[in-house]
Amino acid sequence: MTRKILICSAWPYANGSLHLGHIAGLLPADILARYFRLAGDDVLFVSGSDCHGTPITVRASQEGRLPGEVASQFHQEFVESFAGLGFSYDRYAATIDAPHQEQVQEIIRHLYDQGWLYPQEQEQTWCQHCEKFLPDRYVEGTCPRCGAKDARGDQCDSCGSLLDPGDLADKHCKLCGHQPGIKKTQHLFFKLSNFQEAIQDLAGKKGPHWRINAREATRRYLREGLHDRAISRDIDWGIPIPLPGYEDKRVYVWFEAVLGYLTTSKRWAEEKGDPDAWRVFWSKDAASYYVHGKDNIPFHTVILPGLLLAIDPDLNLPDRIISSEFLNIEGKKLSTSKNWAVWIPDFLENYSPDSLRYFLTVNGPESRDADFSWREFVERNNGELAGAWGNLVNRTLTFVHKYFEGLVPGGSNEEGDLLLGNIKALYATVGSLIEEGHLKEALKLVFEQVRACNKYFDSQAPWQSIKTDKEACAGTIAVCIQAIANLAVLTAPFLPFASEKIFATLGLSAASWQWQTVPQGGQVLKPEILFPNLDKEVIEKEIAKLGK
RNA sequence: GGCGGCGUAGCUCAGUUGGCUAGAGCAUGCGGUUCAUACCCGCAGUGUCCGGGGUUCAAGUCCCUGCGCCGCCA
Repeated sequence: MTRKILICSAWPYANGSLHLGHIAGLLPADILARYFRLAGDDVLFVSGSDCHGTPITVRASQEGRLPGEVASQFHQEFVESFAGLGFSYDRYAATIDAPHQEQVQEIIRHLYDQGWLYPQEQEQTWCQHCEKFLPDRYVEGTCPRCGAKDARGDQCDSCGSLLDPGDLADKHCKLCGHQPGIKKTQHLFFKLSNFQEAIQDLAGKKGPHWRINAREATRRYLREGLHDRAISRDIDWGIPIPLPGYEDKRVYVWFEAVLGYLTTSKRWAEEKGDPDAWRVFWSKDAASYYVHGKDNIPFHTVILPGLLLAIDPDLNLPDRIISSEFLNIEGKKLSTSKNWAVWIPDFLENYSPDSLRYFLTVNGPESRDADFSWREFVERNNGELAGAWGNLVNRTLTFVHKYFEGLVPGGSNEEGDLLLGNIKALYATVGSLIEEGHLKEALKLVFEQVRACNKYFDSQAPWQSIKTDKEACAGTIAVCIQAIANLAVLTAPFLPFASEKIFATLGLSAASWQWQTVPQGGQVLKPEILFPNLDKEVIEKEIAKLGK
């Protein structure tokens, strides 16, 4: 039976380039998508760029540009970065796209008509001089805790206290310097509290299939009780609220960004000329995966389910939550403002995407914070990718060309059958590990067999048997070729570029997640280097770039 | 201040529901091999599983506590 798999990965915020931390949290989505497609299932894999909100307007005003220019620029860059990394989205959209905006407005009207949205008055900081409401971070003043003069309305950078704009003494507007006042404003609230029980039910039923951090965090939010949340903001960069009286307000990003999964699924369906095609992926017969970092957990386990329940109770709620921990760089917390980060456009100029995908899987923040160090990266690339896997392919295929005229020999032997049997068994075990989100263990099991195959090659010593017993030698090499073909399938979700090259070299056309046989007598191409060794110099060079 | 997480070999990390002499990769040492990107293979280790107390026939695994990191919330 063909399963319907919906894969939703978090929408990166378009106010700066992608870095390793983003990818560590998003990569599992692409591995899942590629795996399910190989397994023959129907996959819909969607994501996009989150383009609205205050941080983008801040950056835009600093650079003297329009928010839309900043967002579009980074969106374009994201598209290129993801392509470079081999992400196989079925549709990658942006929240500034008209179809998304229109659908969000439609949803707001629908929720309003259903009574899930209601107006409520609030007091908010207002700058008379600029004639606008000020976002928390646009209010500056003296910190009540430590006395620092340049504390922001959301947080004091000197002492780290989280603040409310009302806490600050000597308040002034960040834009014009004048003292702001208070003004009443009306906002639209979503009745999230109404879904407390339904979400508890969800957490009880599906929670066991969520990663532990998502399970625990959700339990905590539920225990504290769900509160209604404002969906509108007094800013001018965002989706207009399509209701009278809210002309100056925009949709709060938390609301519209998570709805992007739904809007983009519908848009994907329309674009392929089958407007209802999205429905099977959102039905309760489908399986859904939500992939993101731990900072995004409540949006996916509480808020999104609440919205979906309000929009249409027939929509499927998150089955699997693949929420990563954080990635540190050289042992220190990632910081974009201090430039303590490895940026994807830079990375892709110098290194291969498979190397990164390998590292971020095998040493990724799957169950706890993990560390990226250049030394570790270079050593794993050289030792495990180039040394073990790349070299296995290279030594085998070179051998075929040297002694068998590039034609796949036949035969086998007892040890060889044992090895191939072990690899064959991986399709089931690795497959279910991937489906459960245990990507690290899945890839490690495959690499165990890569090592086993190298060991087999050594113990059989075909370079000797070629002189003494050509038939035995043929059997050894035949086994290695079959092993390589299947290891290439098993690593394909993780290392798509390398696997693609191997398939081409072996003349395999459409590989799938099942035992592959390379026909005896078939012509194989000369191997090319799959994973170049990295010079140790890059360690020092790259570390020197950090924090500058 | 409230809540939660983490602390396992030199390094990076695994250790499901407590159960055989605590594991992997890398790095280190010794040995082998030469088909291969000086690559691969074998052998050898090493650990007060953060400290202390407790529950148990049995604890890295559960409970309490101290220390050290780190998040979330106020």
